[in-house]
Amino acid sequence: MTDPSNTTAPAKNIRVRFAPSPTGVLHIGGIRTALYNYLLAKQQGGTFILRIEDTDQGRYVPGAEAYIAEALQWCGMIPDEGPGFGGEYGPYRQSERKDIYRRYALEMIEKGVAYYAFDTPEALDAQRQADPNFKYGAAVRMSLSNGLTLSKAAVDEKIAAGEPWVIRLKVEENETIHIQDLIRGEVNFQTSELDDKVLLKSDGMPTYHLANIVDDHLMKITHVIRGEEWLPSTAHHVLLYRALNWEATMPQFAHLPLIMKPVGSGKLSKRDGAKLGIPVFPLSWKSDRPEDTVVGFREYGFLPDAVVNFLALLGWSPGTEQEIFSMAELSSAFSIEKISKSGARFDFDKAKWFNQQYIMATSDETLATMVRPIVEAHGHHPETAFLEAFCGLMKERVTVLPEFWENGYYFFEEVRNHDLSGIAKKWKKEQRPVFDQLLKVFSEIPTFDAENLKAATDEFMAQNELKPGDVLPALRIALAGTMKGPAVFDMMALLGKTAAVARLQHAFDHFDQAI
RNA sequence: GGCCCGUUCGUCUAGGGGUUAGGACGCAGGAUUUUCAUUCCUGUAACACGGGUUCGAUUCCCGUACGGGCUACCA
Repeated sequence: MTDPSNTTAPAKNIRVRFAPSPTGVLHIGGIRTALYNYLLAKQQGGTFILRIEDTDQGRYVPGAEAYIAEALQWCGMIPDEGPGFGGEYGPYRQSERKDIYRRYALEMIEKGVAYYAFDTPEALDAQRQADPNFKYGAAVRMSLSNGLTLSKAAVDEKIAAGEPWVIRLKVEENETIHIQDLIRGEVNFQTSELDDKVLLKSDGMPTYHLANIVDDHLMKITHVIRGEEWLPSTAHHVLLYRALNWEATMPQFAHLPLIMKPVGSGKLSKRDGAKLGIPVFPLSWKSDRPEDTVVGFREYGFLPDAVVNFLALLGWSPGTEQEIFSMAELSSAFSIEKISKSGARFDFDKAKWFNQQYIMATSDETLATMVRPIVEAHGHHPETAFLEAFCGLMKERVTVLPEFWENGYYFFEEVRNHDLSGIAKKWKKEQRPVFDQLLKVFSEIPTFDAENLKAATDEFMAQNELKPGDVLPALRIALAGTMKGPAVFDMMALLGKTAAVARLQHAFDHFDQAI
């Protein structure tokens, strides 16, 4: 299972990175990308690195980086290196590495594989307006304002005068770039189709393309596992490795299929969660702007292991029929080759099924610690033993954590309203004395547990020629208000003699009135 | 528009030149259960289309269609 030849680069120490941009909340697709990186690293005894790609100061969102770190930790993916996680290859925030990128950009100018360009964004926009197919490349660069058309002296003069400039990659014509993608096989691009990408922006920050290549090289990244949206720019990245003479140690690429919207077409986006009332983010995020406020899987009541399990199988399959995997099992079964090529639609029903499976498999003790905050939020402070027993009775009947309360609140407070439809036909005034007798039987039971309760009730029913259907539904509605729920005698035992008998009595009075 | 990627049940997927095309979710029915849920059983439903290659193609190749991504001084 852990055969390294499985996933290439056998002898090397695997180093992978998850490199999100702190522009806001990170949705579940990002978490899956992180997961696949993490699984490969753990399987191979490698290193999982978190790198923050904050080179766009305009889109920086305070708190986003903390969100990312918290989300990874919640999912059980602790970076081995990263901002706040230590490591020998820092800093791990690109905004703190500006000088490094500038150095390499300048080096490329020296080598003649990159050049200064002075065209303003406005001028370029105008070009695109005029020609939607405009591309800053070999065909037009000799007619624009840049280091290729200006003399060295003119370039120096403009720079000295404080005129804004960028550095662009000089893409040669008529070459074919071959990429060996671990998931897709060989993918080819013609350089004639490629534009002269900006490497260093006029604000001194690198673009993604430059920063990503420089950092991956310096951080000794062996595998780049990222979303398919990066596939088209990979040709530029290969060119950059070449331009810097790093091609020999270039990482291997694996471009992941995208996660698609639950309904409609296109890739999953931020807005899809709010639109359908389902979480598509790991954690909740509060923003001043309501449209940026989102609910997370955690707050919706999912267990992290269930989310991880669900995500792992959304685009990857072990090739066996196993569905439930712990993180350790995932990392031993994982292989890049088994990642599928096509996009996977986000299926919330499946996510809920996984969560239900995980809740049922979790011990009552653990469940109690997770359910306690929910119950306390409603003003109740049950004893641990009670809460654990409650979780035991309810865990096969919930799919997300808040349902423990929603479906079982009546264990903590009085029934809010009784669903009389189930017993309306059965409840007859003349039967009331019979139920009062049963109540008396209950209150005389020495050990008020489910077993004794059942035995006593069976005996009572036999003596009075009653069938379970004559008695149990009324008890159930009286105790819980609903026909749904745990076994009647389990409910009574958990409630305890005093509470159970009192509740039955009051409910019977209510039945007499209401029916 | 151009470039790139993809296409097996409604969804997630296994498989792979000769299979009754397997599993899971969902849905439907049944068994168990005083109820609900769980559990178990059964059913439902798929190889996008057209050409090749081949004795044989869902599987390989080429087209077409459809879907997706990219096409910024965003990542």
